Amino acid sequence: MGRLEVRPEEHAALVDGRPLCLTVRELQLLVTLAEHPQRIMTREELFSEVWGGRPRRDDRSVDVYVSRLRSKLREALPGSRLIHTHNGIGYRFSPDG
Amino acid sequence: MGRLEVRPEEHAALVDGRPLCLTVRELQLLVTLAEHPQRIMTREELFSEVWGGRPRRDDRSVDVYVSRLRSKLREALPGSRLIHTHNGIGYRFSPDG
DNA sequence: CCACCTGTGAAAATCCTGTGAACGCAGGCG
DNA sequence: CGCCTGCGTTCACAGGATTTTCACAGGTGG
Repeated sequence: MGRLEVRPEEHAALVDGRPLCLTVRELQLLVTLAEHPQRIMTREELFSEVWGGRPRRDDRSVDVYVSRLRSKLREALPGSRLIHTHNGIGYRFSPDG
Repeated sequence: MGRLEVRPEEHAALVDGRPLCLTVRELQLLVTLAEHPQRIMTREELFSEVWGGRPRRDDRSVDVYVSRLRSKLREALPGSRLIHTHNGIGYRFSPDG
């Protein structure tokens, strides 16, 4: 998948072979997104996969973690735009930046 | 449906497999139109499906969103004419441009 | 030509998202 | 235990995006 490799079984995400320093939640979120490339995933879906259960109203956990993930991906892959926002719906992972 | 694929359950409309960037309203309107191909739908019907309830007199929401939808479809599928105007009545979606 | 309708840009109102920060918790360690 | 560190959760708020509304040019049909 381009320069990014996600290996759930190894609890790792690699960029050009170098492991990213992601926390458990960040990795879970990345794995969940990357398992459904080009698919628009709602916050509810993402929350349910990563946190389990349903988010409470006004829960911003998904947003906050997307933000942190983007920040770390930006650092490792400057100029890439892997996670797209779909306003009012959720997020979409696009392997090609 | 030609090069356009509408997937309401996935909150997505694809052209040649690539997701269009539609807002929620735009997508709802496209879905509603595309669910009744070749059928002339009145503004009232469209409004009721997308916005719910009845439009107030002189409400132009449907027109405005048809315009935006056409614009985005034109950009993704130059030369296509998927949404036809029926004067004094409403709009009709025609899968073959 | 007239009355009415539609297309579209733009302003105003509303809603949503990105992000920094605060807080609590749990584990490691002296 | 007391302190420190890293992580997860929640909150606040500025800025961005969407929705609604309005205005007006241009089209349509009689």
